[in-house]
Amino acid sequence: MNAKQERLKAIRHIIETQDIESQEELLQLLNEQGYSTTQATLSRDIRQLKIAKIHANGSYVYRFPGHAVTQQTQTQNKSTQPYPNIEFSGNLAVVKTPPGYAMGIAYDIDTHAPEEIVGTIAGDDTILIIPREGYSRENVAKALERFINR
Amino acid sequence: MNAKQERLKAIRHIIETQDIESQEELLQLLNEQGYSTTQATLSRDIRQLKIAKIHANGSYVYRFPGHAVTQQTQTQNKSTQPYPNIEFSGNLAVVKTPPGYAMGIAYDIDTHAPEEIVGTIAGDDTILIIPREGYSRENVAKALERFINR
DNA sequence: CCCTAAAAAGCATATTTATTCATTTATTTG
DNA sequence: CAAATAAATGAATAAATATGCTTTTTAGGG
Repeated sequence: MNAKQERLKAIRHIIETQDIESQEELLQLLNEQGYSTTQATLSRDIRQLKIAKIHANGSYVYRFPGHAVTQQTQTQNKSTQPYPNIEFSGNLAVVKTPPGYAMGIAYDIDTHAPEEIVGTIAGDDTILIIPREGYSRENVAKALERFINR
Repeated sequence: MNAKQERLKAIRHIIETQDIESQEELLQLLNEQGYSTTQATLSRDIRQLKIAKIHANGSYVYRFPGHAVTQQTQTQNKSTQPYPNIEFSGNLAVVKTPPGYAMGIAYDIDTHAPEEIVGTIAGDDTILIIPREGYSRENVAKALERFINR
């Protein structure tokens, strides 16, 4: 196994086992393990390994992005959000309204009961929408459109 | 909605819909949309939103890390329920309060609108919290901490 | 309203990371 | 094996990002 491969392996191992905050820090650890290299090379290695510097409670940590990130990259255009008042989370949708309006609008939605909606729960300025199974976010957003644009 | 929240929303949208390679690039897009700010502020926004710069076929792209990354981070220090008033179920969180307090506390959460929360709905002694996608339970619990410890 | 404390933002700059260019080392091929 | 070519690396530096400090803005309480 050549030098580079060994180093990459060492890097992978370090990244997986501890919290590295900078390339300098990684460099030092590698030096202690007998790998002699420079920050420039680490920058290239990290790019090659597709290691990302992510944010964790205030500070920074190098991590291998999990599947999800890659997936997200592929699906990126699906999450476009054309209805600014509606936001989805899991199987639910949340509609924000001006204060005091939520109950009224939710009542409208309930009484007109679009096929896409199982039910709603309203607070003061927030409506929780429970979509019917089998409808996409897009479907639900479309169904809600006429109630929330006014 | 205040300026910062609007900007964060715009950033979120941009990050989700296109490939941003640097904060300068993002800055320019925001300027074109009428947001006037600086790179320094973007750096802080990006940290707050926990957006990561990841590697994609040779170049760099800003992305929301998916669940996997965050989960990995948080699994390490998964201790016995540190927030006794919050309980999670699926993608939802439920906060129990003393009787009559739920609306008030929910109002506080809504008005301070932590990035991690899409919205809340309160009864008398129970608040339903709808977390924003991409945030771990730990993230959400941390964000709620200051509202429920009192 | 006005005052105060906290949050947000800007500017300047430190820090970190990526890249260019020159050089060395490894690999292939005739 | 020697020459040719590609891959890897380092040093220096450019580019990108984060942060300390200060000012401005905002929100909340009287």
